[in-house]
Amino acid sequence: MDATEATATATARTRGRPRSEAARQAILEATRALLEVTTVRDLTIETIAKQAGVSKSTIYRWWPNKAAIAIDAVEAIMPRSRLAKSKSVSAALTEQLVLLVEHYRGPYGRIVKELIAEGQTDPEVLAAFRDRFLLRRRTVARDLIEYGKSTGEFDAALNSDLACDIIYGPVYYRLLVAHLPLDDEFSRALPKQILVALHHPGIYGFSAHP
Amino acid sequence: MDATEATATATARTRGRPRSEAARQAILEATRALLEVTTVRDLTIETIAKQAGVSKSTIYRWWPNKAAIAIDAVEAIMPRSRLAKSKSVSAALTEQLVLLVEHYRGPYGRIVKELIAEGQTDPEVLAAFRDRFLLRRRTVARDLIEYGKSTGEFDAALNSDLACDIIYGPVYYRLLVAHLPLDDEFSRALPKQILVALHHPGIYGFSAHP
Amino acid sequence: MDATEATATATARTRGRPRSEAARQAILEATRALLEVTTVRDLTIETIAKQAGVSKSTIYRWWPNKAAIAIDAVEAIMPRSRLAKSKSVSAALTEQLVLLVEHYRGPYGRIVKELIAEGQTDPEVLAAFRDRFLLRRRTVARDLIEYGKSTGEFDAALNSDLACDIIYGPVYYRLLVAHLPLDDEFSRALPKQILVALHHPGIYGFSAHP
Amino acid sequence: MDATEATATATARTRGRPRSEAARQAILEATRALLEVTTVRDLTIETIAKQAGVSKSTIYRWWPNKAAIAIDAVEAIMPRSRLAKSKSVSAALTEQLVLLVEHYRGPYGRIVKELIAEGQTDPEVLAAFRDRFLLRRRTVARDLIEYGKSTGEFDAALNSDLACDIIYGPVYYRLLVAHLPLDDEFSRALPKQILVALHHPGIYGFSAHP
DNA sequence: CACTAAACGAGACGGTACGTCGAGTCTTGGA
DNA sequence: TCCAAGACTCGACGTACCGTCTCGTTTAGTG
Repeated sequence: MDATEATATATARTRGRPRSEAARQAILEATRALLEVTTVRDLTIETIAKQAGVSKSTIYRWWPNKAAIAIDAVEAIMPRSRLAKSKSVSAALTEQLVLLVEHYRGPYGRIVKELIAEGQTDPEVLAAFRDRFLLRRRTVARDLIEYGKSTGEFDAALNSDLACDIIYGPVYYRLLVAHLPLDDEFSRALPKQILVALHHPGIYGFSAHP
Repeated sequence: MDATEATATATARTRGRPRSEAARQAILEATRALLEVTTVRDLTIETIAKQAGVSKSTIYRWWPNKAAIAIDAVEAIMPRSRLAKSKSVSAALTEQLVLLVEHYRGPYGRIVKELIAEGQTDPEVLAAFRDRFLLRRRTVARDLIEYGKSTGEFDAALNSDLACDIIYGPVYYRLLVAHLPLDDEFSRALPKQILVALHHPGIYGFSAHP
Repeated sequence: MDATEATATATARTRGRPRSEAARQAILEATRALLEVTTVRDLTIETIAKQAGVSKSTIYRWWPNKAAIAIDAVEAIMPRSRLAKSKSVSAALTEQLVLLVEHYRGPYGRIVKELIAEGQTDPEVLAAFRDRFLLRRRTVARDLIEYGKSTGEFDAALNSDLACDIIYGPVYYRLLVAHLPLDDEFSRALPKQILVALHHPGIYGFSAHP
Repeated sequence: MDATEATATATARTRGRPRSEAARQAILEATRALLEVTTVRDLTIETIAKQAGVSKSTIYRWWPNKAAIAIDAVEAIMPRSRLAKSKSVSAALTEQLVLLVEHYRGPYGRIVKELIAEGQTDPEVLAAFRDRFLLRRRTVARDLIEYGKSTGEFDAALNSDLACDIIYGPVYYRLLVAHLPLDDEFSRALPKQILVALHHPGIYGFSAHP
């Protein structure tokens, strides 16, 4: 949990030499630059240190691993999902999905999937990335869905967590498995098909174990 | 492409000492054993060689990287998805989904996600894993859906690729992001909610760029 | 020269906070304690600071290196050679030699040889150690020899520096090279054999280059 | 014991790739070159590797520490003490002593004392250095002394180990403590004074504890 | 009593080398 | 031709101290 928050913790540390903000920035900047030409996997603490003109120990003092640095580095520049001001919740979700796919098609998508990959080895990394990236956007969607339920646009019994999985799942599935492209056709067809499910209660209950 | 097929290619090699089947089996067996106690990431060619009583060069002669070995090793023991004999396509899909989730909850799930993670770095690994694991099951589902379309159970205009993404996407999403568990509640609620979408045409078209 | 004397210089510093005697003692005490369980080589400024509850900079303010601290720390507890009150100079020297060997057999011997070793790298360390430890004892011996020359016990032409080397040399040789132990047999046989040489003039002059 | 002999052990190793003699020579050569400009203490495995164009692991595979490399490196080029063909044993010893002092005045002396210093920390290093350098020369002297005893030139009851310590001790004492120089005056006066002691039995027995 | 100046603790900083590990390659001898 | 054994280069790992630095906090004597 504190893995990558050390940075954020504005521990009113009054004793000792204060942390060098310049070094911190240099590290994040170097990491950003390196991530444009390498994968998170090939990223190296040694290289970051060299590129940032910083000693390795300074890096190790503040970050537990390279993924944590990458998360911090990328966070600032990651485009946030804004709450869409659309006529309906359905329209807002659609809009968001289109933007997300567009976004993931590019370099951010590469980093996102590399960080998820990195997280498969280290639960803390996955948790940090999830909480600081994925859940932010997901919360926006959840709130939208809850609102939709309250206005009657969606079925009142809808499980909004499940709904989020149905909305985002296919996107991450394609992002990570890459069996098919994250193209415009996908981002347009997907919400159309999905939203049907959100409007109706889940009636087709064919239990596997009847 | 040739990443993991070297093994399979029964190139009618006639000259020289024939490949040692014993060595091949020992390598796969050792890998299987090691995968029970380590992640794919922490798996090491050196360790496999030692455990299998085989030289490193023998491994490098036949496999391009550890993921390829892991895929070969795991393939044999991965439970195959059988075509469910249910009354309806919906029921069959539901049954499959329940089994998949159950399956991914255990040790296989761990290996699957680790291999997908490994694939983010190496496209060949991802392709090999996808083609030899994921697509097999997906093809079963696609065929089911196509059959459902022909019988009128599903909308005839349904894009079956998209349908597969909607079915499997949420599962892999939870598997990899781990924001919520792959529990029974999920595996039961998911198909109920999703199947609605597959029965109807994607009517709710709120284009983001009208 | 000033290497380890900074401590002593009671520079009539009048302004500012006076040097903390408590810190100084704590450092020396910690060093003494650490030297019982580690070698001078493995001694660390960082460890001393921690053990003494003192900041590194306080140490660096007053000592140039760890050997200097070790010298200061050990000086107080090193047994001094007392001028023996024997019937003859020969007996006095013998007595001194026996005590020295006895002394060097124990933990002090270890520290002495480690400090000499440390001095091979840093001339200032060697000089400081030599002047504050070795030369003290040597001076006692030299004075004895000079006295012996004046009473006729030793040959008047004897070079007393050379004589000291002949007396002490074998002891340090065994201490440092450790080819043979510093045992009682040695400390008893050595003066017997050596004193012969000091009584006679160096007559056997077989020049290597005649 | 095997610390530095790994090199020598012509283990009739028949399996696997044979050790690279080229690498071995490059390492020793690089070490020799570096020792001309740095101390043994400042010598670095990393630097040796770089200079020799060899990987660190190759060095670590064959030597346990830098002192062991230095010993191997220096051994070949260290001038051996030849058995002097003089009229008498006394003359031969004198000649040897003069040469030794001359020898230790230069760069070899520096390395010798640095290796002895290094040995104070690591008993294996000291043992290796002692056995392969110091004892060789000492053995020559011991044999000479024994011969002198047999011809009646020296006292028959003379302990030749003790005699060696008396001969060499003062030299190493000056070498290591550096209170006085290893000059010609020293090397000429020393044997003259010492040989007196070797001709007579150790008669002046002033026991410290009568 | 306030002022000043040095010493103090804490601890961050850029460095350097450590010894280890694994990757992937190469070189033998034997099957 | 394959295989085992194992030596090779390469490069990054994470750690440990180095000696320096920048703080905020004592702790005297001086004005």
